[in-house]
Amino acid sequence: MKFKKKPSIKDVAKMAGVSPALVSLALNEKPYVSKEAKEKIFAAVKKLGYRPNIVARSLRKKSTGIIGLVLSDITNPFYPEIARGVEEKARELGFSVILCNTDADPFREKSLIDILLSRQIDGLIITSARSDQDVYHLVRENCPIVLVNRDPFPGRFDFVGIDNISSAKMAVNHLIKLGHKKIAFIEGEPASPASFGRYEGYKEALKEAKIFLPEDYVRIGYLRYEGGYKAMLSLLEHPSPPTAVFCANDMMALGAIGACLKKDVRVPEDVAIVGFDDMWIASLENIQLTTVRQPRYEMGKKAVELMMERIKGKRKEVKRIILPTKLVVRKTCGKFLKGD
Amino acid sequence: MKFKKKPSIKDVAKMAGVSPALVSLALNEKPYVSKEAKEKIFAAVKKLGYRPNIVARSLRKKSTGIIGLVLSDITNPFYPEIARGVEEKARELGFSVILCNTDADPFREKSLIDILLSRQIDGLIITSARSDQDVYHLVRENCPIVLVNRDPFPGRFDFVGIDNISSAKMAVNHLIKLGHKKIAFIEGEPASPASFGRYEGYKEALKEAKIFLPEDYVRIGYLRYEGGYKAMLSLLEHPSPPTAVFCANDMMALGAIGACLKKDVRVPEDVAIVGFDDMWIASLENIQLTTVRQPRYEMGKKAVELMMERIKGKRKEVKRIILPTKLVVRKTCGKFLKGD
DNA sequence: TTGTACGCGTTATCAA
DNA sequence: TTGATAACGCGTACAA
Repeated sequence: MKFKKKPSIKDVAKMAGVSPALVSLALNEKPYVSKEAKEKIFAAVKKLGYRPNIVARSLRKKSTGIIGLVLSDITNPFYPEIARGVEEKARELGFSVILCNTDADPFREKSLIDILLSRQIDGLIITSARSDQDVYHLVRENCPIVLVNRDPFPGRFDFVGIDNISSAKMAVNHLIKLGHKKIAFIEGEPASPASFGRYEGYKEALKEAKIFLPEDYVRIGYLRYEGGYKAMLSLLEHPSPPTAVFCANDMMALGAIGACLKKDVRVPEDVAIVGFDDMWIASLENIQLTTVRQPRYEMGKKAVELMMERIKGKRKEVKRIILPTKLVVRKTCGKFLKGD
Repeated sequence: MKFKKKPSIKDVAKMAGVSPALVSLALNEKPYVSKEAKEKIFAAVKKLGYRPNIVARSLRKKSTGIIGLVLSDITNPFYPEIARGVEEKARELGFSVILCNTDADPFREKSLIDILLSRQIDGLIITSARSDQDVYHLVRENCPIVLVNRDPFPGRFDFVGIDNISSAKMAVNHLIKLGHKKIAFIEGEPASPASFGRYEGYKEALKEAKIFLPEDYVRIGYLRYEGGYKAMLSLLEHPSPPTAVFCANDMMALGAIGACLKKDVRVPEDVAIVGFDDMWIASLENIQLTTVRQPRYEMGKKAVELMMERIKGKRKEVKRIILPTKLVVRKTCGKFLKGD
C-alpha cells in the first residue's frame, strides 16, 4: 500500500484556485479574505485532509508553541500533578509540553536544557532547581523561565511556590496545640531551599511556644520513604523519644509510619505524625495522614500563566507567586493531649 | 540589557571563514571536511555559543525527533512509570517526548493527536486506546504508532503489553492454592480489553479448579479507589460473602481494603485481597498488598524500541511484544486456608 | 489578493 | 578530497 505525500499549503491553493498566501490568511482567520475564497479553501482543506505543518510555521514565526518542563523524575509522586497543571493550561493556550526527567543530575539537566533550547522552545519551566548553579547559566539565555517549587535564587527568575516557613509553622503549631512538647523533625534535603524553609518554620514554631529541644531531635530523610523509615527508627531509640514527628514531606511520613508499625509503636496513640505535600495517598483509608496541602496542580497552571506574560512581552520585572497551603487534619496525630 | 540575536549557521560560517554548508557537514560529522576547517568551525561554534536550530533541521529533514505520548492522565499512578520508560529510551536515542493527557475523552484525544501530527512528530505512543474507534482513523496516517497496555485492535498496530488472561489466572490460582473457594472479582472497566482479559483469567482459573460461583460475585469498580470501595462494601453485604477478592487493579484493591477497614473486616484474616499492577504504594509497610507486577517502565522502553524499527523503516509487519508479569506475594492474602 | 522574500539548516550539484 | 553555491522544505509577512 502506498501513502500519498502529505498535502502542503500549495496543494490546497491549487485545488481552491487561489494563492498559498491566501490559504494561509484564511486558515489563520485573518481579515480581508472573501467569503467565497474561504469556502473554496476550507473545502479543499477538508478534501485533501490538509494539516498545516507547524514546523514550517515555527521556523518562520520564530516561535514553536512548545514549553519545556524539567523535573527530576515523573515517577516521584510529587510531580505528576504539577505536570498535569502545566500541560492542561498549556494546551488551553495552544502550547505543547516536552517532558524531561533529570534524575537530579546537574549534567543531565544541563544537557536536556541545551536540547530544549535547540528545539527553540518558547519557555522553560523548571521544578528541580536545587542550587543556584543549576540555573545560573540560564540568566544569559533569552528564553522565558519559570521556577516552580524551588527557588535557589530568589528575585532572579519568575517563581511559583509556597511559603515553606509559615506552612511548616502551621503544622508544628497544630502539634503544639494538641499538647505535644517533644516534637521531632525529619528534614528533607539539607541543601534544598524548600527543605530549609520548613526547618526554619519548625524552629520558629517551637521558639514561639517556648519549647526548647535538643538538636538531636532533627533527622535527615532525603525526602524518601527509606529515609523517613530510618530516621524514625533512630528517633524511637532516642533516650527520650518524641511524642510527635513533623516530616518535611509525605513520603518520609509514610516511612516514619512504616517504622512505627515495624516497632509496634502506635500512630497516633504513641506518636503523632504530620507530613507535608498531601499526596493522594495521604487520604487513603488506612493511611489518613495529617499533612500540609501544597496546591501542586495550581502551581503548574500558574507557572504557565507567568510564562505567557513573558512570552507576550507584557512583563519585564521578575514576579513571584506564593500560593496558600492548608493544614489537612486526618488521623495520624490524634485529637488531644497525650500523657507525657 | 540587550540580548544579541541568536547566532545562526551563517554567523559561524563567517567567523570560521567557510561556507554554511561546510559548517553543517562538520557539525554532523560527515566525511570530507578537513581537519583545519573543523577546528576553525568548532572554535567559532564555541565562541558564538552557537546551537543548531532543530526546527530548521526538522523542516528540511522531514523528521523532528519528537515522539508523542498519549495517556489519559499522568496523575493516574499507573502512567508515570510508562512515561519514564518512554522518555528515557527516547532521550537515549536523541528523541524528545511531548506529553498529552486525554482525560479519557475521545474528542480531546482526537484533537491532541491532530496537533501532534501537525507538529510532524516522528511517532505516536498511545496508552489509552479504549475502543477500536479511538485508533481506527490512525490507520490512514503515515505515522508509526505503538499501542501500549491496551490493544483494542490486535494485529493492526504494534503493541507492547502483558498477557492479562494468564496473569489474572496466576493471581486467582494463588488464592485457590491458599484454600479459598469463595473468590470474588472486582472488575475494572467492562469495555476495556485489558479488563476483559483479567475477567477471562479469573473465570478460567475458577473453572479449572472446578469452583462454581454465582455471577453476583463480580462487581465493577471502574479501576478507581471509590469503585473498589463501593464494590467491596456491596460484597461484604452478600448473603454468603467471599473469603477472597481479586481486584483488576491496585487502586480498587486499596479501595476494597479501605472498605474492609471501615467495616472492621480484617485483611487478610477475614478476607484476602489481591490486586493488579504493583504500584509502588503496594509495597508500603502498612499496605503490603499482594499483587501482579506489570513491568510498566519496561513497557515504555520497549514501545520506543518498536517505534524505532518503524522510523528506520526496518520493519513493515505488525509486531506484538508481551512482557512477563510476576505475582508479588505480600500480606493481604495471608498464608493458608482459613476456616470456611 | 498575490508574488516574493524569508526563516535556517541540509543536501545535491558542481568546481577546484 | 575539499569546499562553495544554490535549491529546497513549507508556511508567513510584506509590498505591490
